[in-house]
Amino acid sequence: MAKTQKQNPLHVDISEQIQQQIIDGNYLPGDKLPSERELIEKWQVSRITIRRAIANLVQQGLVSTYQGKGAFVNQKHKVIYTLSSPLTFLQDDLGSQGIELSIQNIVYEPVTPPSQIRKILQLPNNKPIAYLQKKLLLADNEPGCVDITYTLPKIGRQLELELKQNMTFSVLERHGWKIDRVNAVIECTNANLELSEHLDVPLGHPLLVYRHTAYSNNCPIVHGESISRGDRFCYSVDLHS
Amino acid sequence: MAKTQKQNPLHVDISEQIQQQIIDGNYLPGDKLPSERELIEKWQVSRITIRRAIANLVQQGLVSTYQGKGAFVNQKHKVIYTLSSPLTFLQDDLGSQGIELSIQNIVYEPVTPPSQIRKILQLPNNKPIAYLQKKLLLADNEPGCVDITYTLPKIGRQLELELKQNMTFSVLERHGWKIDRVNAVIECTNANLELSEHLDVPLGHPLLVYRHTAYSNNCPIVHGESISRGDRFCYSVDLHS
DNA sequence: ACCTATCACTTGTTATAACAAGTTTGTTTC
DNA sequence: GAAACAAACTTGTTATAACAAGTGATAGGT
Repeated sequence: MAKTQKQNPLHVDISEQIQQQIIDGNYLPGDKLPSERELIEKWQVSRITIRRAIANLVQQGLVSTYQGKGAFVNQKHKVIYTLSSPLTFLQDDLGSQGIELSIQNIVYEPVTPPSQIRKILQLPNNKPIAYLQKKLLLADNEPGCVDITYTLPKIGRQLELELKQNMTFSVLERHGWKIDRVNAVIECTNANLELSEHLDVPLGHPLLVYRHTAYSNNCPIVHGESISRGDRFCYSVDLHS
Repeated sequence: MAKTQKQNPLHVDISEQIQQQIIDGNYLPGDKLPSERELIEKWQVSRITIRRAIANLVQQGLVSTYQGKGAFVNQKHKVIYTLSSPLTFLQDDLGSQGIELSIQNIVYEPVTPPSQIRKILQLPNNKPIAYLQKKLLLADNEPGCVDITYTLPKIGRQLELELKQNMTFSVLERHGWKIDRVNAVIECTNANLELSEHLDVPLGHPLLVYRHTAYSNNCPIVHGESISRGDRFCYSVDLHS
């Protein structure tokens, strides 16, 4: 039999079987899986094996566990960030999907940025200052994205109050900083301890990183990273010839 | 002390400390971490705790473990996919980064696609056939991406031999199918068992999904997903106003 | 010189056990 | 009835133990 020749570990067999039950609709999004005790009874294995099986499902993003409550099947649909040109603004973009965006400032201060950032922003070597902002973006009051930006000092000094409460690009455009080009990279990471606490996800949770540099009059004015929960967000892009 | 008030589990303290040592350069990419036995000795904890600590690092993508050998610090640099318009072709794109691309066909057959795909490709309801192709893309002979595409039957029938050995878009353009628009979504998933075997990664490993629909003369001709290892690939995009 | 068997080392899997910590529910008390 | 407490659940953390399985080096035989 081709199925069993592979000799999977027990915990993989079990998680695969539970996954199949989820796919079959035996457990719907939001449903609670049987407790560890019940699964131990059903499969006649030790707790460590059942826990590993459930950990497999958690790692695949299919279920989440909550201490004292149980393991629950996750919802699937994601929020879409649209990458268009001209730039749409996140508020409007999410608003059209019926999602309310709020912003919580974490850090706003002038710093001497790491050399990498200094080079990107073309900061002078004798006085390499930029404004570092970390903010938490909440979609429908749930933490979804940590935004870390380095802004040129003249801008950061002037627009502090507004930047603390609004999305960076919309503030800039409102004050006459026309952004004519954004260069971005989208990649995948995993939550370290700090991010896992901000975004309320387990350590190692997959995250989407949107690392961008914005140019005004061909000069870089902002560089930043938007780090979103990979299970709740995605990016949409349209390419024309 | 704000540092210890949080009361992290032991395994988190240990993985954080090891991570710091990696950041500090005590362990360089490619280096082997001390064995479990040595770490147990050093930290005076049980094996289960050390294993959990290392699992944390694996989940964060910092190290990889190999049975019989040990745990090794990962390299970091990623291969960049450029999303530009007009479309560049993956071979050229990767070639300019000094990476050799090869293709391994897994599946090529006509199928009745799921309703979702039928709708996207605007297939007729009475005879909803499309060609399903699954291929494995190897970058420098290492599996990096699984490409799953559904192609209109007239194209799939005609270009089978070429599509089995080349990237979809370059074959299409070579045969006069001018692609004037690609609509795409980039998101994050985690490897299920099938993908983990194709891509040679552990179950739950973070993956980048590029789900796209290509249009020629305003008609959809191809829909597909490119599922890449999140630790080795990223997407680059340029937005102009 | 080459092949092979063995051994010592590595990580992987699984069992049993105990306690910690968060949640729910029921019961008691006011 | 409402608040307070306790019991019974849940998952989380950690220890000890044993064996499986993959790797590499060494010793021995051909």
